Amino acid sequence: MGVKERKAMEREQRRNQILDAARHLLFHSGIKNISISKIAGQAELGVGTIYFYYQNKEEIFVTLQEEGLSLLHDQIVTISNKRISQKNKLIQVAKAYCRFSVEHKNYFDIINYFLSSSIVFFKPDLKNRVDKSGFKVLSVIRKIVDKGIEKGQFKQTDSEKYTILFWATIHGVLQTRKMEATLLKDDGFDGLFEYSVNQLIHTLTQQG
Amino acid sequence: MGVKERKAMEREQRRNQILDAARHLLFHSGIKNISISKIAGQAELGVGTIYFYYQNKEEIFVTLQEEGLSLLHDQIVTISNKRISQKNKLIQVAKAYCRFSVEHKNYFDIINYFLSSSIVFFKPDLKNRVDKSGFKVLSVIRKIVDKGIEKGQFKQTDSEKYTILFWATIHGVLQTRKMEATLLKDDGFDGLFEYSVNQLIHTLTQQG
Amino acid sequence: MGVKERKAMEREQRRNQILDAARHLLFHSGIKNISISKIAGQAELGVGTIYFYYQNKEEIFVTLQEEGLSLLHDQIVTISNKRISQKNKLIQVAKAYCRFSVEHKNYFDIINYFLSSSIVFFKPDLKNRVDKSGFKVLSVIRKIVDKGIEKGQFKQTDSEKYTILFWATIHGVLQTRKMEATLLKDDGFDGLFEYSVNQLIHTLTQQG
Amino acid sequence: MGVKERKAMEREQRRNQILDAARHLLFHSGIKNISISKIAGQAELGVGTIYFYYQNKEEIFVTLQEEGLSLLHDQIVTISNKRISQKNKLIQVAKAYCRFSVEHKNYFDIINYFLSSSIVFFKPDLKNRVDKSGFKVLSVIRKIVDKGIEKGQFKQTDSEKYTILFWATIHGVLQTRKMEATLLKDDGFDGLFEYSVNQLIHTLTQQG
DNA sequence: CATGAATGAGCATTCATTCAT
DNA sequence: TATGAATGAATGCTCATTCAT
Repeated sequence: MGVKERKAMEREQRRNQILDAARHLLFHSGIKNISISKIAGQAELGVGTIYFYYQNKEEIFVTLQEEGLSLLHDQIVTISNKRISQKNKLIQVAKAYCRFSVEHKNYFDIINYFLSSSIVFFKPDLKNRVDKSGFKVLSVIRKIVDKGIEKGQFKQTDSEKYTILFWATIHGVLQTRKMEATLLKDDGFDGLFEYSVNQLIHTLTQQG
Repeated sequence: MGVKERKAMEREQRRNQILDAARHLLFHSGIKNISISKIAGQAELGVGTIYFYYQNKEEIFVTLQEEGLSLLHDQIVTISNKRISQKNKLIQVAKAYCRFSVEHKNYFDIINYFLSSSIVFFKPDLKNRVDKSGFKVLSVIRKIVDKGIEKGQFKQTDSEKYTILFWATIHGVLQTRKMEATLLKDDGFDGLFEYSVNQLIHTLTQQG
Repeated sequence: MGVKERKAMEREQRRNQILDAARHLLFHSGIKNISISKIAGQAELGVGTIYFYYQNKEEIFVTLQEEGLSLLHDQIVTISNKRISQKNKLIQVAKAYCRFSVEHKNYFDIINYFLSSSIVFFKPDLKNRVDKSGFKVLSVIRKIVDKGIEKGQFKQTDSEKYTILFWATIHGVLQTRKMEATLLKDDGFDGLFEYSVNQLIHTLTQQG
Repeated sequence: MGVKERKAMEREQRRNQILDAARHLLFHSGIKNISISKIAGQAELGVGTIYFYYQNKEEIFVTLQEEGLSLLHDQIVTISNKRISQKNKLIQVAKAYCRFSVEHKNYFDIINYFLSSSIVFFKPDLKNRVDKSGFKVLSVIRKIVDKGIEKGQFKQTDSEKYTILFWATIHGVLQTRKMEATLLKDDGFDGLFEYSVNQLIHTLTQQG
């Protein structure tokens, strides 16, 4: 291994070390309580060192978001590889994201953080990375949709648009969970979520 | 007019004056850049005076959110009073919210602010006010749905759930606008939005 | 009753109303959390009104302290009227103050507040009132001591000095309670307190 | 000297610089008038710098208190090393604390500050430091008592309890000084103090 | 490469007091 | 008498960022 490669590896290790610290803080104190100096403390590095490896706090957040989305991506890929109907895949994807929003609440928070921040807030390069990792997740879903259409399990539709709609709906519904007590009677949020997924699927399967 | 009434009016005026300042800042620098002392400066009042009229910063945000939702509520009420089919009403409601997210971007941001904040973030009384004004908006939509079902224009469905789904979908889709460049080809966000509304409506109108 | 008297009575009522509010706050939030405006809120009076009846916050504290010391005074008078030996009276007085520091912790805090504040902190008239009500308490104890000496139950000593010593010791010992965990082993604070009272009494009763 | 040592020294110097400022303020305006930004101003440092060296205001107070108690500790150690009777040592210790409360009034105030603050007021680590330095002082006194007992100069007693009683009494009596004018006639506070010390010593020396 | 000290503007919030009505 | 709106300095504390070493 050449010097270049070793340096690159070391660099990657340090970046990971920092990310570990940031993730730890994210999970233990929530997104509102992360500061560079806390990350530095947790990582047992100097504050300046953090800035050597990351341009600023946002970039760390972006990286964490990539991480979260990658985790989710893998789950969805696993689902998409199952030998079940495309319809069931979509249902499982929805459920997976729902579970993800609970079990990986902090990653969900960080996704929310980006989704609800102003578009002008981020530098183009960071925004690009966020978009890209989101795109990757959506691509997997889109392939499910496409295959479903191809196999005649779903009706013809613009799969790109459907995919985004699918995702945006699930995400939007998940955001309403915090108003559960006020908005929902009877069967609560779970009922709403099931209803929503049913409608989304029905949209794809009924004959118009 | 008695002294009491005059005092009450003056009080209301001051509250508005402060709200004007907060709104001004919200519109000119975004939600991330509002601080009490900036509001005080803008309103040409002492910092303490702000706290005399509002219990804390969150309450100002809540009031602004109520304001935004009230604005939206009125638009939707107007639509719901039109002599058009319930289906067309829903379409117009969706479009109204889309327009709202552009024309009143900052109110949309503040709705986002609440939707993406942690549930534990707000004191119960404030959370209640937010929920209540959100509920008011949803109620109008629900009435449209109910009437559509009643008149046989829509199929039978759980109107409460459908309403939330409707809203969550629209909101979720609007949140994706900032990724327009990356995610969407061809006809861009407008196409996506139209597609989404169509699907939402179709859900209500097709015969299962 | 003349106008003057009625006015005076009304005035006294108002002062009490304010004091009730201050006491309520003292007991419910502790001495650190009392502010004039909170008192005003609690008393359902205007802030300005408070200042009409009390020169400032300190005066309210002084009045509360008088109240606390008066309460204590009454307890001690009751003890001093009992038909028991003077020695037992002193023991009971000590125990009464110990109980007082627990059961009326907030009054004890306020006594502490004055005792540990700088001498220059208070205006002469307020300081005088504090001293006077402290003096009243001490006088009762002194009478017990005097009677004990007179009856030959106690040895000859400077009863004025002994009384202050007695009091200062009890108070000093009570202040150490918060270090119980660090300083005291075995039988803890209660043991220390009993030991201290014994020594104080022994001082008076043994033949030198 | 290596880089590490120099850094450590510089760090210590800065801490001292800040402490100097805090002490200056303590001595010139009293404990009620110390604020972090005043300390920063006095030390000609930024506010943030203060927090770099001390976790919060309390820690500065704790450090000052340690300083004061350490000063006192040294005086007492000196006394305890003298070739005089244990009884005379105790008398001199009492007098030393009395002098300390005058000559180092501000350190005495800060001891009072801790003694009259609520137990829940301080974080465990800070409380520990306070307790520890208080304990150190008491230990010296206790050794005097123990040696006195051992040598038969004092009667048998629980030296741990006696030591605390001794200290609490002296401290309590010193706190009454501010009421000198009201409470004490004739030979004033000095008479009271002498009387108190005599009684304390007598307690140890008389044969019960 | 890595450090970590230093900054100082910024934050939300509190409060005793005044004063015109 | 009684009010309560208005003040603005003050408080403890945080933080992203810089830069000399």
